[in-house]
Amino acid sequence: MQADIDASLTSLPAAEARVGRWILAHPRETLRASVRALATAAGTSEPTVIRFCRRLGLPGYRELKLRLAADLSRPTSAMHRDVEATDTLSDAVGKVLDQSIAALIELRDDSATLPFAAAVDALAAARQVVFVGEGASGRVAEDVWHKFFRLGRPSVYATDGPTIRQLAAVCTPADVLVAISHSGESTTSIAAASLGRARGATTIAVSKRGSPLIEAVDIGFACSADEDTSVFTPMSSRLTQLAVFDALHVALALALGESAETALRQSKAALTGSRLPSVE
Amino acid sequence: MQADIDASLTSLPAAEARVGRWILAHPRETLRASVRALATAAGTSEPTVIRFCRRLGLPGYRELKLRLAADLSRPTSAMHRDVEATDTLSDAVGKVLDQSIAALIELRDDSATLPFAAAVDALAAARQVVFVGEGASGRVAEDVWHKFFRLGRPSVYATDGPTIRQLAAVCTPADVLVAISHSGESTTSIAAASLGRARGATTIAVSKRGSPLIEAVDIGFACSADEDTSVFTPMSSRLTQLAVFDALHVALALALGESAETALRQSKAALTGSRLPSVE
DNA sequence: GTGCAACCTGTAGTTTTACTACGTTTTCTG
DNA sequence: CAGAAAACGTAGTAAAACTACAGGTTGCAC
Repeated sequence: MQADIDASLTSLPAAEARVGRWILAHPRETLRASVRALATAAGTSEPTVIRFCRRLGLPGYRELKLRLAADLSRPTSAMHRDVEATDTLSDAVGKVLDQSIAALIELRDDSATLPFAAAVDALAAARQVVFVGEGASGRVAEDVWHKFFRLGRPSVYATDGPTIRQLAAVCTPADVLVAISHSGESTTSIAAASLGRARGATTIAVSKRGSPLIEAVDIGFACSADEDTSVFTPMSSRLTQLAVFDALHVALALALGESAETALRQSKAALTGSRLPSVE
Repeated sequence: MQADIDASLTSLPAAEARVGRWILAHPRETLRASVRALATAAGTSEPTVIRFCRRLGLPGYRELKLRLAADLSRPTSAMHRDVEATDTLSDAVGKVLDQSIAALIELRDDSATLPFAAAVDALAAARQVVFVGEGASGRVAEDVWHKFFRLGRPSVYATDGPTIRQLAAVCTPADVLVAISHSGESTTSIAAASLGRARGATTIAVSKRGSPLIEAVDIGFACSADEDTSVFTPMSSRLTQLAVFDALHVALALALGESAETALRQSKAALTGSRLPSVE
């Protein structure tokens, strides 16, 4: 959370940036401060504080305080450590795993505010589900599709620009389009989302909090992504995306009830029929 | 905080004890609940909730929520409970995420005993790296390949039986074959590993502890996999596999040094050249 | 059993707080 | 230098937390 604020400071309007800086300078006071107190302390007005929260992808000031409280209780030393060139091998391995664990714990904390219920409703009623994503997110889309079609619901996926756009262009209001993007700034994904939405389909996105893609869809799963992707490809945030879909998959299976269960058992039986003893 | 509530339950009046028990049963919902919502959920009135907070020595309900938020963000000993058909949606989501977190923490604890150093040495010296996996593990193989080829080292992957066997059959002693399987009992993966090993290649596997595949390779990453895969496809163990490869990827990049870094930057530049602002 | 007292507990308010609607000012953009 | 878009604050609203108070219950002495 504090990392999210720090990262957004540069792209924030002046008054909102003052709010962010004051919070970072006085995180513990913020916990007990009212909107009014925070606004005057930061030399601005109450709506600006609320707007600041919204800009971070949060529903409001209450949520900001909860996130901050959670943030402050964690041992900060173990967090936010990026791998450096001087690290030993076991240091590097430990850091990578620590970051992934921290990202998943944060997701777990956020899970109550994520729109799982709305997404399950939409997916359960869908005529067809379309998963789209490019690059590394394309791998996620493929993986997720592999998971979802076993529920017995018609599903497709696409990982390249032209196919993604064409799939979005033939969506019907009964369809659900799921867009996956780490940055949430992939032009193809955003175009697909708005195209699908224009055609009446329900659009879902799993992406970065406050990103254009999240803004462009009906149901947005806003995950925090405060990892350094300047050198390496996203790791912890990709695990986060996969975990979101794992949870969504299970929740959807529960909602579908018996029909999903038989479909799952049948797809598993198809595997064992080829002498593979368990699901890969 | 939760321990405090639990300890005070016996010495509490009936109505207040109901409040405490409801909070312990639904800690995360409590964070977003108002006094009124909590009161009705616990079958009592608003002042009772406030009195409950005071009894714990807190100034009010706000403070209770802050303490609870801090409490919940600390790594708790997550229970390894499997999802059941009677679970509510948020229960199911929480359980799925808890299991993944627990699996990653276990991996982190085991990481010192895993053969990262040997694997990095082999991968750094390889003429070519071959990633193989079937089904859902095929998706992992593809994802991992997508990560590794960016380091500038020749890499291929295969996800279907015939191609896997053929790739293994043309291995040289300078090559590294990486087999991925959740169960470690996939006949194709085992065959590929022994074929590759027979041809002198270095074989690596990421699979279940004590499985045939682990036994069949030179360098085995034995991950624990105690999740129930009778209905759903492996989730937490797949995240574990991906995390292993994330760590391996970073460790290899460090070992390769400058050449890997320039390769990563070049592959990233190729993305930005197509107006994608960040790595997907 | 009766009367008294201490203590739960809910009803009905009050005050504080978060959030919204809207209009003004500033800052980009063509 | 228009016109549009974004930023920002004023004033208002709905809801939240919290309080005052009174009815009711329980326990205990006599």
